[in-house]
Amino acid sequence: MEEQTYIMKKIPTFELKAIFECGQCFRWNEEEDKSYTGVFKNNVLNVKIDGENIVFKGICENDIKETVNKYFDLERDYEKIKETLRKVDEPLKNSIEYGSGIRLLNQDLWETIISFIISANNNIPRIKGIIERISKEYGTEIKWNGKKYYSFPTKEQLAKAKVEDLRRLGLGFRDERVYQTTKLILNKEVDLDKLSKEKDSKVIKEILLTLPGVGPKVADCIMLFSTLKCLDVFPVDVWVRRVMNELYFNLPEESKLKREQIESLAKEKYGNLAGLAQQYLFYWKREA
DNA sequence: GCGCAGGGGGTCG
DNA sequence: CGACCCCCTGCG
Repeated sequence: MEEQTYIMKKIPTFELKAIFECGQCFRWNEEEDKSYTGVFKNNVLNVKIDGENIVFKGICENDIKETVNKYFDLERDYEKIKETLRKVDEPLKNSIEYGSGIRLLNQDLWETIISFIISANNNIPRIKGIIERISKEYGTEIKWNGKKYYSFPTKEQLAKAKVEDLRRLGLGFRDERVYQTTKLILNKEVDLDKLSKEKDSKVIKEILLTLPGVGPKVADCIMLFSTLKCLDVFPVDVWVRRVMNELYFNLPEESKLKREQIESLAKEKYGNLAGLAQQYLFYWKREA
């Protein structure tokens, strides 16, 4: 396929590090020139800040401008969202200042489900390694710039993997979970097309929770980071628990508030933008 | 340098 | 509430 390029003017709500290292994605890597290269669906893209421009370049199966607009959530008004959230309170305002270039990606639902099942009780370098190995083994090769990249396997492709194959690729105890979830989705016992049309995030979450390896935290991540884009969920992990306890209760590292309590506090404070608030807080706590 | 504990974006039984 | 796989990190 031919290489395509798309150039747009720089905007304050688009910052490479903030987007790719706020914890929503695992397949974007920094290059020596500070640009990032990543694979999503059957696309390989490099994104570079060049003076006053943002330059997208790479292999795209469809029109690159449309692809970029959708994937980088460019139709959503992040300035407006930040304006609303800044008014909530001072701590959140500060974290927004820090992560003002964050955007939430519209990632493929299937890929996001499997990726976040793999993320459970795991660390980021290892998660990335596992996903790369799965893609190389079962995905489709894409060549660009003399390099080989691999798309994340489709459900049909990944269904070829046996439990022991997954174990060999380093998934550990998550092998069985990925295997079973793949089968359920392939048989349409959980129909992702139907799920994508569902509006009520409570219903969506209930359905996601029926998948092996998907608990409350993973479900929230899937809903927030995929094309489902439920901005009202509030994934609570160790970092978010820490930051919430510190900010609002001034409690020591060891969290006193339970997951459910934090979740309801967040929804009370941040309302239907809780998911964005989570990202600003998470990124601030981890990076600062 | 190498070897060894400690812990990690939770989920499940 | 404890176990779970395995790699990465940090310390001795």
